[in-house]
Amino acid sequence: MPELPEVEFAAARLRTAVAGRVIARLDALHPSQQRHLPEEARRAAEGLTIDRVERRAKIQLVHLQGGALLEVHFRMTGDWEFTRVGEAPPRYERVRLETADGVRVSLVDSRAFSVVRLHAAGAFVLPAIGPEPLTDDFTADGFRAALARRSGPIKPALLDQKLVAGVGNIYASEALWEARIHPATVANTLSRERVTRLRDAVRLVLETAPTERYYGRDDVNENEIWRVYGREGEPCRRCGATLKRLPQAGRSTFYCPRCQRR
DNA sequence: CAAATCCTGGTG
DNA sequence: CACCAGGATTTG
Repeated sequence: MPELPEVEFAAARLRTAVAGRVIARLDALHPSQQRHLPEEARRAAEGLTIDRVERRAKIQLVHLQGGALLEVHFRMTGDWEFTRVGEAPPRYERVRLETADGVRVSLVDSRAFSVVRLHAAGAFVLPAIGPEPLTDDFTADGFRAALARRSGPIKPALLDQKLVAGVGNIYASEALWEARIHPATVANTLSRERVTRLRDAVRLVLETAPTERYYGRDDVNENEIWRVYGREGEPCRRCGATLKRLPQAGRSTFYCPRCQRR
């Protein structure tokens, strides 16, 4: 469920639940997870204290005593669920971490795409990712320089973590609507002004993300949350035109054909 | 660049 | 049954 705001929220919940506690058991309950996190890695984590939890892009980094590191990526459908040891485990539990004092953290993920890996001290190298969008590192000039090397449509480009970290399929559509830019616009043809507008829009949608309203809940109406995402056939909140869906690079993009211009 | 791939659902 | 799903890597 995770783009940058949701992963930030997840990391905060994890931090609250386990920072300072000792790992008693680490289990992988799905073959896919067992491949990423083999038996010897799971054993190596046991007995170590959890020092701190941080987020970089959509990656959660769990720093362990002595410098080892658990790298967690939720991909499409991952999330944390917290219970006590001995309680009924949650549905779709793929990785389970239990602390010595009885906290159980489950990585729940129906599609099992999530990745958890253990890295020895100093072994983890952060993949090449672009600037964090909510910091001063995300400048209009830098963004423009990166887009200048792109000859494809802007929307798939926004999903490339090397351009800017943390934007996913929902917020890409939302930001383009906010900036009034058509998702098929060729990235390197965007004017300086529009690149700046898009940068500001990315920041706006991530800053004002309704994370806690919908995250992990099924009683919210998606249609009330998003400006365009998932709203094909419904009226644009800005101009009233009928919103459209456009498949790009295998993903759905939603946009307003009237107020988002090329 | 886009498509296929990793998986397991939910929905029409 | 077909199609869709908030990600990212690999392949053509």
